[in-house]
Amino acid sequence: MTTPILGELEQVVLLAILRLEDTAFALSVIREIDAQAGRRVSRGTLYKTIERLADKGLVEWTVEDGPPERGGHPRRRFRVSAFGVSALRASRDTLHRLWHGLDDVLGRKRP
Amino acid sequence: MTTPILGELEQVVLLAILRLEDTAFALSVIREIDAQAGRRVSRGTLYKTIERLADKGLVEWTVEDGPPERGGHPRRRFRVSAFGVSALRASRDTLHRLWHGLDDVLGRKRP
DNA sequence: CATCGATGTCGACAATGTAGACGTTGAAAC
DNA sequence: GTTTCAACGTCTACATTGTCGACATCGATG
Repeated sequence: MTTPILGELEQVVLLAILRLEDTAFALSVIREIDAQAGRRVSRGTLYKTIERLADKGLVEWTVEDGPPERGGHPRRRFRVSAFGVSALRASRDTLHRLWHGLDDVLGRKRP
Repeated sequence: MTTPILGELEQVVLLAILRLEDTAFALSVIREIDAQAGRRVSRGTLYKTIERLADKGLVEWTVEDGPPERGGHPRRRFRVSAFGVSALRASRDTLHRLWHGLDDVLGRKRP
């Protein structure tokens, strides 16, 4: 099966989860997106996006108890599936191909 | 005004137009997208996307006569506006920030 | 003249992006 | 001990993007 095309926010969310490794909880993802992309997304937006990513098999999650200082109430820990990683790779490769040769116009990013 | 977030196809279309420089006519753009991204978009899709990009001031076009062997009937030549270039840059910079440090997972692209 | 390829326009529908209201729970502040 | 607060999560509703495919034109070509 071919990897699906990632919507622009889908891609951002997947990357944020990946970056957080084992600390990818909802609010941390939101903060990571804000930190790295300067973009504020509401919880509703995040959960909807993750729900859709999960439907496509790109992310998975486990419910686990939170830290004791928070009464240990459960929360979801997200992770990107292997399929999700493939999709990210495909998306990145495509962009690299499209960007290639446009340094003069866009300005070189990694000199 | 801050640059708008580009939809994923919007970004691809802008990049394709940029790549074609002075030969960015509708069908060439479609072929360029197919060639670089392995993606087939219909004319309807392309025109709709370009229409939206134009509404946001990211692309512009001029109508000009086609080559004589085609009876010189007119067609549109597209180009990305300066604002469009800024938006592409912003989008690319954001992705670079998000990708940064994930080489182990995604696989290095430019060794 | 029947077809063909390059052009464009339109209408309709699917998928994605986006909030904000509602509801819970335990901890911290009075 | 009750108001307040931050960290969860769910749901509904709507805005924006993505995606055809049908319709229509105009020369060129068979």
